[in-house]
Amino acid sequence: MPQLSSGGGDDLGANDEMIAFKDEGEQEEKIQENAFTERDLADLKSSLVNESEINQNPSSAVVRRGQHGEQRGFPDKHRQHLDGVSKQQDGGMYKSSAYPGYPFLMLPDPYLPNSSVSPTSNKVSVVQQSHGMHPLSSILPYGNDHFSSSPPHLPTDMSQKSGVHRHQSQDLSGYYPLPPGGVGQISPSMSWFPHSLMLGPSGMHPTGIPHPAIVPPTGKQEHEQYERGMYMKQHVEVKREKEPKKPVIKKPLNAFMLYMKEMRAKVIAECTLKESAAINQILGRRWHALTREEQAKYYELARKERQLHMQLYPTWSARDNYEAGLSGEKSKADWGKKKRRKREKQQDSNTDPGSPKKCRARFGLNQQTDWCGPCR
DNA sequence: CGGCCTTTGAAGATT
DNA sequence: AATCTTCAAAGGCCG
Repeated sequence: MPQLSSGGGDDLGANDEMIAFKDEGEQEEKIQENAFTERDLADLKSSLVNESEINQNPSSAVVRRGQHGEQRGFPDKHRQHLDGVSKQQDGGMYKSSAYPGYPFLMLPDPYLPNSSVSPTSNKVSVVQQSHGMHPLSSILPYGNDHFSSSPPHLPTDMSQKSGVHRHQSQDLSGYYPLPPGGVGQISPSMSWFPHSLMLGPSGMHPTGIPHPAIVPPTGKQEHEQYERGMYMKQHVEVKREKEPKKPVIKKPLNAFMLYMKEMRAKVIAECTLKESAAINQILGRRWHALTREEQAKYYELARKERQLHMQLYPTWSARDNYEAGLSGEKSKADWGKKKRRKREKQQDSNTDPGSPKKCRARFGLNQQTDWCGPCR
């Protein structure tokens, strides 16, 4: 659980997160400067908990996970300023500045192949966008100024202060195919689902509902092939004929993953890097350099991601994908092997603290300056 | 061609 | 309860 070890007692960042940057004066200053916003964020998180508790359908399976997750994230102690701050946030982040009406605003078809992240477009969809094509991706048309002002074409209901959570299941029903027994019966508008995902078992949720987060459970290569060809009906059909395997529902993206997804293209453009490992290091640093408010936006997005995911797949568990690796050619023995490998690696890394150095060497970065100029 | 690298955070598993 | 492990994304690299 993210917890700040610094004086603020904030719970946003992970312990190691603060440790890692403790020796960075710049970061330290930032933390102090942002003492207030840190508290704000904590309050925000607390408010999110309350929102979830209030808005969740108590009879649905959704409640179980939502409360669990948020409570872990937002301890009670941070609820103190809830009333005041949450109002402010309603009027601020939730209402005007941040993705109002999110996540159920429909924008350009997110499932077009060309809708992927582009450094030049300045419009970056955040969620499961490039290939998973999560529904939320279509609703987050933000780039540099993501979470900026409210689109004028918002449905009245969407732009109202009560905001993002009110009547969510109803809102959802207009855009998302919810499983029977979930949060309600739906007659989804499928127009923005790619045809390939509407075709048959390989793209179908176990409930029979297609969803872009559902991918074939096979290996990475095949997965990528599938993605590349997902708009080619024939290709998909052939695949389905060959191996109609049980689809895998991917995990919802967390805040940092959403941030990465949005910023990756920028970093690639700025730093002319392509290797994800290097890019992710940069993004990790930038993530820490974000203000609490900026991070809060992504936490909020991630929270909605999870909420949506829960509503779409009430019975889904992260454990499903633990086992998904076994569903293909892999055996349980392989799974154990992988587990062991990871464990061994971690032990190795414990005795080898110089991994960042290694990485710099590996990616040809300057060992002295740590990071290339713009890539901080 | 499968797996690694690298990041943070969520969630399940284990101790 | 605390700690550990896995998985989300990404794409180049390596054996």
